[in-house]
Amino acid sequence: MKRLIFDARLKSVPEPTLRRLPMYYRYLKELQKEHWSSVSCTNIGEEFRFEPTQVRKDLEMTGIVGKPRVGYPVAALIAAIKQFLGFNNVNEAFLVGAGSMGSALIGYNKFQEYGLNIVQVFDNDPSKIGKQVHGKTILALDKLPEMARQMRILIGIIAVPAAAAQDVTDLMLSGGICALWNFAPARLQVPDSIIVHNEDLYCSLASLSQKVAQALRSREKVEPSLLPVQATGKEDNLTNARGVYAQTQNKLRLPDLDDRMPGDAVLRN
Amino acid sequence: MKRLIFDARLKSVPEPTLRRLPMYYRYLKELQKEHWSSVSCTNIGEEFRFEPTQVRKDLEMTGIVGKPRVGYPVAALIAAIKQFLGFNNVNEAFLVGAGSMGSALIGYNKFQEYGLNIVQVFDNDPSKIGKQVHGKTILALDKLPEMARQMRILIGIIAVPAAAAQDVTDLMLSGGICALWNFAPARLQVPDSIIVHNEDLYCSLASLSQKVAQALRSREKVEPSLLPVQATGKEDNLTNARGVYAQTQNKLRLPDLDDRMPGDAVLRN
DNA sequence: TTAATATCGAGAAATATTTCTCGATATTGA
DNA sequence: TCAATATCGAGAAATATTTCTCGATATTAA
Repeated sequence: MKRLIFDARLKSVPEPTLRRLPMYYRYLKELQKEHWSSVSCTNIGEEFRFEPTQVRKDLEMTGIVGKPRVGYPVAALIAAIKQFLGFNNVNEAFLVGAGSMGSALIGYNKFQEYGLNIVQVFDNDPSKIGKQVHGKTILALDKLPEMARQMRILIGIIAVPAAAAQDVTDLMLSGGICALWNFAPARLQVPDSIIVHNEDLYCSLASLSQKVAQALRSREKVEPSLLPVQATGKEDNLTNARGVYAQTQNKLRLPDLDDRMPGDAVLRN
Repeated sequence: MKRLIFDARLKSVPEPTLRRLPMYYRYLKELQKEHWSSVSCTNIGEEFRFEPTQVRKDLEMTGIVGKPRVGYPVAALIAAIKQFLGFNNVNEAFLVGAGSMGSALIGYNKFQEYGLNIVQVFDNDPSKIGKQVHGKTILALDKLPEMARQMRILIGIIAVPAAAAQDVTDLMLSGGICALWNFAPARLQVPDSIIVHNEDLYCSLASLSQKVAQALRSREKVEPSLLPVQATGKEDNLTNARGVYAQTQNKLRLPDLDDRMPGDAVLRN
C-alpha cells in the first residue's frame, strides 16, 4: 500500500498518458511543419478524438504552462514533451538477434529521435557473424557482456526466438544493461530494478482478435446484416468514450506457442 | 456519458484485462505441457506478480467458474480464454508492404493460433511483385480490393511507410476490410465502425525512453552511484503495486518523423 | 474601451480498475 | 469424522484515470 517516493520527478506518470504523449509529439511536429505557432488542447483533442481536458492533463505532466485563449507555443510544447520523454539524451543500445524482426528493427531509422541508438548487433549463429544488416556488422554474442560494460550500454533489444530470450537477457544483465526492449514472445525473469518493455506481437494480436470476434458476435446477434463491423465504443484507455481508434498492446511469454522467431535474416555480405 | 450497449456480450472488457489474458493463456499452455490439471489464481498471480484477485477478475470475464480450494481445470481455462479472445475462429488477413517489417510479420508462424491467418501479401513496388517472402507470393496492390471482397477478408495488416499508410487504408476499406493492424508510424483516418490496432514502435519506444530517463534522473538525484537503475514501482497498469516488469505500448502518426519504413525487403525468387 | 469568447489551470465529480474483505466450499490431514 | 486451510465469488473499499465545472485571463471584434 505504501510506495517509496524518492523524488518528485519519480511520481507516477499514468501509463495512458505515457502512451498518448508520443502521439501528440508527432502531431505537433506536423503542425510545426505547417508553421503553426501555437496550439490548444482542443486542437490536439480533435485530431485524436480525445477530450481537451485529458490532453491538458497529459501536457501538464511535462511541466509546460499555456496561455488562456491561446494554448501552447508549438515549439515549446514539442521541446517539453521531448525533454519529458527523454528524447534528448539518446541512449545507446545493443540488439541481439539478426533474424527478420531484428533486421527490421535495425532498419528503423528514426529511433534516435526517440532516445535510442542501436550501436551493435549480435547473434550466435556463426553463419551470420561478420555479415552486415542495414550497414551494421553482426558480432558474436559472447562478446556482448564485455562490450556492454566498456561502452556503458544501458539498453538491450531482444529479437531472438523465445527459447533463447532468457539466456540473452542474463547475458545482457551481466553486461550491466538495465533496460530491455523484448520482442521475443517470452516472459523474462529479471530483478526488480530492471526495466522490461515487452513487445509481444502475439499478445498484441490477441486483443485485436478479441475485438474482431466481439464485433462479429454482436453483428450476428444484433444486426444480422453482413457488414460492416460495429466497434464497441470502448476499445481502450487510449480511446475515450467517443473512441474511434482501437489501440492496444500486450506481452507475455511462450508455452509451446512459439519456440522460434521467424528465422531467416536479411543478410548482405 | 451514455454508451450504446447493443448486446450483453458487447459489455466493455477492460483493456488491461485484455492485455493480461493472453499472458495467462500462454502460461497456461506451459502448465498444460507440464501436466498440471488445475491452476489457481494464486499460481498465475505469482508467475506474473499480479494480485490473485486481479487474475480472478480477469478470468471471470471469460465466463469460467472455478472450485474453491482447487482453482480452475487447466484445459477448460485454456479453452475459455481461447474462446473469449476469439482464437477459435481464425480470420484471414491481407498484409500490405513486403518491406523488412512486413517480411518479419509474414515469418511469424503462430499467428494462426491467435486468430489470424495471413493469406495474401501485397506491395506496389514492381520489383517485388511476383517474388516470394516466406513462401508467399507478393501481389500487386491494386488487386487488393477485389480480392478482399471476393474472399471476404476482414483484417488488413499495414506494414508500409507512413506516407503510404492512409492510401493503403482507404484501399483496404474499399475492399470491405473492417479491422486494421497498423505497423506504420501514422495516424489512420477511418470511420468509427473500423477497428484499428496501432503498433507504432516509435511510440512504444517513447515510454521505454521515458522510464529510462526517469530512472537515470532519479539515480543521479537520489543515489549518485552509477548503477543500477531503480524502477519506479509503478510502471504500468499491467504491473500492479509490486510491479516488476515495465510494460507499455503506444502508437501515433508521423509528422516528419518517419516518412519511410525500413525499406529493403527480404526477397526470394 | 468593452463585451464576447476560447482556453487555461485547478479542483471536484464521475468512472474505471485494482485491491481488500468475507462468507462459502472443496481438499487435506489429524 | 472433523479441523485447518486454500481458494473461489461477490461485493465493498481504495486507487487511478477521465470528465466536468468554474474562475481567471488573453484575444478578438464591436
